[in-house]
Amino acid sequence: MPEPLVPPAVPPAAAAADAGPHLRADARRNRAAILAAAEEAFSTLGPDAPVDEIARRARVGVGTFYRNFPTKEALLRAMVVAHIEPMVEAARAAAADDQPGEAVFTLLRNLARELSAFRPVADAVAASGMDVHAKGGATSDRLLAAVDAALTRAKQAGAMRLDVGVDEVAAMMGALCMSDIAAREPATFHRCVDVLCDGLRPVRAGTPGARP
Amino acid sequence: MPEPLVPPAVPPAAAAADAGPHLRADARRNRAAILAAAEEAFSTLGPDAPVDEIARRARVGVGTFYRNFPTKEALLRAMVVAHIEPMVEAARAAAADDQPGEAVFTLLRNLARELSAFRPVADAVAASGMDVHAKGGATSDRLLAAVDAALTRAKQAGAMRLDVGVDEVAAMMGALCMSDIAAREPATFHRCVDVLCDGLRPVRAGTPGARP
Amino acid sequence: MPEPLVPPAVPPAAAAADAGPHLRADARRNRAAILAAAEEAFSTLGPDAPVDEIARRARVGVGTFYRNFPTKEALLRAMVVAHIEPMVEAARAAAADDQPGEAVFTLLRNLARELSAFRPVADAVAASGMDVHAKGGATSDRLLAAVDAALTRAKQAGAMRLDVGVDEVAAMMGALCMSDIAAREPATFHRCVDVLCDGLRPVRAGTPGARP
Amino acid sequence: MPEPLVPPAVPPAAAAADAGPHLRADARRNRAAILAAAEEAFSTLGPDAPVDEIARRARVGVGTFYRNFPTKEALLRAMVVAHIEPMVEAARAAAADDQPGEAVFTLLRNLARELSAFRPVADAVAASGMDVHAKGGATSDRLLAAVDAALTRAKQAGAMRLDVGVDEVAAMMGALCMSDIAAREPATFHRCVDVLCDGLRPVRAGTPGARP
DNA sequence: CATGAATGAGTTTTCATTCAT
DNA sequence: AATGAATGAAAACTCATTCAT
Repeated sequence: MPEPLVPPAVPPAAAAADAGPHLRADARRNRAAILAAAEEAFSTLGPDAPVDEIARRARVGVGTFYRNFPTKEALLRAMVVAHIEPMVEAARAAAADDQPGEAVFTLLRNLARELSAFRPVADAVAASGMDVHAKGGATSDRLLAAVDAALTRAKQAGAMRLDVGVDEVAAMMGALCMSDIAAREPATFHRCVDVLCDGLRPVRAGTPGARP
Repeated sequence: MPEPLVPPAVPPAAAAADAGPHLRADARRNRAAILAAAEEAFSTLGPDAPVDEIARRARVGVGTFYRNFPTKEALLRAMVVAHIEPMVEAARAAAADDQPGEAVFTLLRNLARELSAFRPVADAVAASGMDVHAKGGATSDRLLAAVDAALTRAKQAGAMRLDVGVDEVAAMMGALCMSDIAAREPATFHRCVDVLCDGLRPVRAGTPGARP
Repeated sequence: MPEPLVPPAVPPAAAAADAGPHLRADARRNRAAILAAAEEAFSTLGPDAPVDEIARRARVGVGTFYRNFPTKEALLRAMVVAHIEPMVEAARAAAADDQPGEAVFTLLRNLARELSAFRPVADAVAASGMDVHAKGGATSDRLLAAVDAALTRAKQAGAMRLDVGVDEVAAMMGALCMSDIAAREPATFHRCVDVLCDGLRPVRAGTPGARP
Repeated sequence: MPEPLVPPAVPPAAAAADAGPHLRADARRNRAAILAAAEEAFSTLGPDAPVDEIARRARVGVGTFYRNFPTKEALLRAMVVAHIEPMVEAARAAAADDQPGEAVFTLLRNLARELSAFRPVADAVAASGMDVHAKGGATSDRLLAAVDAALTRAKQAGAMRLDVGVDEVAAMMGALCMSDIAAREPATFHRCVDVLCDGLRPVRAGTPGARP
């Protein structure tokens, strides 16, 4: 059974701070601080959180911000990677799990949590005009592929309906997690995720025409 | 059977132009033009579409804009109302329909269309920092209540599962329509809506423990 | 003899304020004020005079600056035109003068004055990275053509050496006026202009020690 | 006859690297590298070439830059000296030459070349707001004095007109070399230098149509 | 009333200079 | 002594809002 693949509540900044290969200790600390501050700023201030504010929260001059990220867009890209990468790992682990049936559903629940945390960043990305599906395409494609693999194995194990594809799963999970219910009404949100997962299980035998 | 509850493709600006009780003809025309222009601007330019641009598209000076809406936020509020009101009407009609079973599902499909069209506005609202659920709360509550009534009647008619509430339906429908799939992948979007509707139908007899 | 074709010391801002066809009175005043302030600012503060400062000197908000000139570069272009246009006029008048011999030399002396006043702008243009010879090419070409015409008529009248072209005259006049002697040492500057003009006169037969 | 007074194409950085009396070998190398890099940077990037860029081109950290030059202005001063000093030497050599007649003209042609190479630096100096004539005054005065001496000896030798002074020669040569014709139109530039030199030769008695 | 010019705070980004490693 | 990370004061430009015409 897949262990808590990704450190649950920890902002993924730390994980992604090691972007540059050879970075001085303080530089690495700053990079991480900026990523964390950005996370916080976008959550608190919305998608238009100014760079100055992010720098201030990271207790860093604007100059340092721009030394680490040549552009606000560069920061956003780094944040996307920082968020998506662990999800890809988790999805791959789930696909490789020897109990694929349970693994997918645990994966989906984990993804739900991670995606919810990703929302502010995604909004900022959208607001900044850059197209996630164009730029980070590679990135999000990799996630999709990994999830697809996990779904496929679950189907082979007979733990999932055959008539739904990644596209639908991604669309509905994505939509749900990008909406503000996740933040506003966690209880309702989790119930929705459950319903969604539930709907993916195979229709039991002897159920005449249950669902087309 | 529910007639075309809401004038389908027509932008809802015209409908809501009559906000003020006694407005001179040209004033009303201006208000409507601004609302329509705003609709277009947010769709084209994104949630940060500037006031100047909206005025320009409405073929109106900025001054006129501010005579009609004291604030950009006021415009957004008006747009929210303009979008939600027809949906409320539709929901009420569905609740009053004498074939409640079919009426809800038609309603939901109509809401899906309307909500998708509402997305640019909702994004602008979100970006502007104002909380829809605080400010326009009354408005969205009324929609929720109307939909709830329709759902209840459908349940009474045995056309819908008893174990899902408005909250879940709203959450999932809302999420789906506010996500960008609606615009990006209409086909996938419609399939998701179908799946969702489908999942609301009652579990047929002889289906042992199909879904909890 | 050509009268002082161009209002000598007056900054050419006023002359060029009428760039837009239909401009409100105050708007036109502002445009002129900005051009004048820019002239002053570049002279005083050097080629990197900030936009804010120009606006301040024009007693105008930055916003007004940017309403009048969408870009700092646009301001510079306008200033170039404002400076070059009168010179073109002067050159054409000189070419049309019925005493072409005297007209050219008066013209050159006038151009010397105008070009000296143009220097701060030219420096700002150069510093801003835009290429005068590419962008305003049309403009400076027109000046060159007009001067060429005047030179040609003077040659025909036997008042000028035949073995020098516009290119050389422009190069030397331009260089002299763009250098800082004009501002730093007016006396030396004028002597140099005289020498230059003097060198353009035809070499008289049998005139020993002709030039003073 | 004056030998190649100044090492023609070699950037004068090396020559001026020995500003400090006792500098360790690598320190001297750094200083020279920075001066050379600055030369290149100003030529390529214009008068506003940033310090970071100069350091980068010198393959040196900014810190090292500031260890060698306390200020960007200090660098500029050093560059001015590095350029002017060889010219002073050349002028002195010309003044001491035993064929003063030819020496001056060779000198002037050499100065033309050196001054043209000096332009980017001079522009940077001008853009930086520092006044060459105030700060480096001593320096440029020494050049002027040396040239004056050379001119005087040429006049004594009857090789030059008596009615022009250093001021005029300096003004015109300086202007010509600081203008962008030197870089843009070398052919025209050289013709202008020739004309200028030509104009300095004594007017022969009874020489009709003396100048080609 | 309508218009669009004016305003200025706020945004992203650059660069000379300082200072910890 | 060298390095390059950190700093923060500008600079160019945008946009919601006000106000003279």
